[in-house]
Amino acid sequence: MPDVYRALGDSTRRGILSMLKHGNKTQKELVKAFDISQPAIKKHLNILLEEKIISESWDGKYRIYSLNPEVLQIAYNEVHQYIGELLDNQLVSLKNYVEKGEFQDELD
Amino acid sequence: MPDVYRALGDSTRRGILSMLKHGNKTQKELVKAFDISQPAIKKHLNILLEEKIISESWDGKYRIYSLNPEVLQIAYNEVHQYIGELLDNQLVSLKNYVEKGEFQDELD
DNA sequence: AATACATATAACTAATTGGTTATATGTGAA
DNA sequence: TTCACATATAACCAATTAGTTATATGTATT
Repeated sequence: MPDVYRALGDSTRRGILSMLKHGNKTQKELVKAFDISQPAIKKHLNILLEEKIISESWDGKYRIYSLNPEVLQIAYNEVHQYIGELLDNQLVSLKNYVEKGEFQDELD
Repeated sequence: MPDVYRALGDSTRRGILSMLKHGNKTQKELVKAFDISQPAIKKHLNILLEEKIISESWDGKYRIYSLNPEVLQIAYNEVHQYIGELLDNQLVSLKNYVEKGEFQDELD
């Protein structure tokens, strides 16, 4: 189960994903686009690979990276549903609170 | 700018939020619900507070925690839009790839 | 005033993260 | 085959995280 929060929890990684959405990129292109070293970029790529958000392949001496849309879709659904549920019910209980002034009281 | 990825990036914190969606809770109730120590729970609560996802107040000797639906809504919009954009364009470029076999080639 | 108990905080540990520099490896071109 | 260069990996550092135990603080109750 890929951890989307881990994958998206860093702005460099989000930047990488935003670049990849415009088409596959070589590692060299990604390194050039950010102000950090090649090994640092590779570590971010490794995290995205671990979480299965991207794939890598070879093209001669170039490493090619691409998004995995299916996994992204699953991640999207997961986050969407989790936060969505939190929000819906919270609006209901906010409404209850305002209307009835009640809150949970199961102390001891 | 609250970091929603940090806030939601831990399953205990997501569990806490899920409890709070059913109504405000005391710290004691939250501690009882998880299998970790009171200080550990308090640390999670502090992170959620730092990211403004929840609020705390006093009720006698009890600490009361509640969701901040407005901040959650902003978080939701942010994540929703970011991943949504990634997905849309990726579907387009996937389509291009399948149809034309092309991928980015701006080496050197 | 003394006790009980909810909460806060301090000090510690182990693992992870985000970065670095230095160096090794592998492929393509001269 | 040698050189250039894209990538991989190792060793290191500082900060953060997720937990622990021990202890202090503050409020309520007796």
